[in-house]
Amino acid sequence: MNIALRSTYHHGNLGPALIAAARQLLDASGPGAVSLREAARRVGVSATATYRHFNDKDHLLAAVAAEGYREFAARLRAAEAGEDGFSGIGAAYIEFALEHPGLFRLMFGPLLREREHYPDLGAAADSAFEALLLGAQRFVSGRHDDAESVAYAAWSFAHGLARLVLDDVIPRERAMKVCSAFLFGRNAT
Amino acid sequence: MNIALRSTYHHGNLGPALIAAARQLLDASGPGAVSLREAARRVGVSATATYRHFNDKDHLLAAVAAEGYREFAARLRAAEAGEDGFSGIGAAYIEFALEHPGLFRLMFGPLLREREHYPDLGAAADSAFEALLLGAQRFVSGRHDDAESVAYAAWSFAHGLARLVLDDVIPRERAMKVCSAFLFGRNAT
DNA sequence: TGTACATCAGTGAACGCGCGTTCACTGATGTAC
DNA sequence: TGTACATCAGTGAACGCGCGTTCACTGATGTAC
Repeated sequence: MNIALRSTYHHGNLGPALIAAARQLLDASGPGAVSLREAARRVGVSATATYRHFNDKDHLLAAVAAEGYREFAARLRAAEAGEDGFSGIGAAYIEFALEHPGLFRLMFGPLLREREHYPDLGAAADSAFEALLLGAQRFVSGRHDDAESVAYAAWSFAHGLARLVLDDVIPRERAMKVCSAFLFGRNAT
Repeated sequence: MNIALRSTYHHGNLGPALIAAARQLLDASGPGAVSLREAARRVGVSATATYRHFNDKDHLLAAVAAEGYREFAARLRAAEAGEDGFSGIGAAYIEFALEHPGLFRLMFGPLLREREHYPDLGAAADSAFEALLLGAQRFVSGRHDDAESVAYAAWSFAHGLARLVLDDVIPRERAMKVCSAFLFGRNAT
């Protein structure tokens, strides 16, 4: 949509619209495919309009990643509150990754590693990790000396399985079987 | 080194030299930082000379990744042959990833996903995965109905832990503790 | 209620950049006689 | 052993591309009086 197709000269909601466009790009083609110009194009706005809302490209990406972490944290917390407890967290972790492959890659990838430049992102990420560790601690409590190690091990398992599927190394169905067997102790049929 | 610094006009070993240069770039700055031009520059050769040895950039990357998988497979097989057996494989897996972060990312990352275009790469990758699965099957034999699921779960654990360290989510020392505890049943001090 | 004006949120042209790749070429090598 | 010549492995100039970002700008909005 260009200005002729837009009702007003002012977009009214450009910041969030750019974030949404970037997320589309991300999940369609991965972090490498996200560009300011393409995001602006999708929203129907000139590339330079983006600078009214984000200092530069990295700040847009950071906003996207922060939004991702907020949703991620909410999913993990909701899952732990459900009937499956810590196993639910594991399942939710993997589900989120498979639903949002590009976003997940951005969140955990090599971009935006200098978290001190993006306090909002740092806080959102911390909140998600906290949910995870808290869940693990509750799960583990009283059963093992090194609760934190158990937490990290479970995290590693979920993270690795998610990535191996995302990266087309393990087929999705196979991963689901592994997930059921190890998270919920169910034998595959 | 430019032609004045090279002893011969013909490099003599340009293919492997380009692969080595690409690996340097890879582990210094990640897959996104690898370019034909920069690799050629490092070797001291014009950018276009690369086309004598590789069809295009992707074929260079594929050659790098294939070399990586061959080394990876050898490491895994050697580790399993050692005294730690399957646990040794896990440790070797993680060690390899931490020693070659960029290479590991390339091997498992979203580039070069169309393996049918790079048969050499496909074969090397298959060989590595085979070593892993074989090791897991031997480890598991007679102890569990679904050996393959156990194999994938262990793989996921090692892969996830490696990536979380690579991506600066978990500190390296913390990961080593988790690794010891879960791979070798040692309690941390 | 109307108007002047500051501020806000866009515009399009232009910049420099590094990239992958093509092209026509040339210097070096090795082989046939 | 020497020479003609095909082939091989380089060269540098040039292309088009999309990118992030800057600049001076203009249209829309909202507020003070």
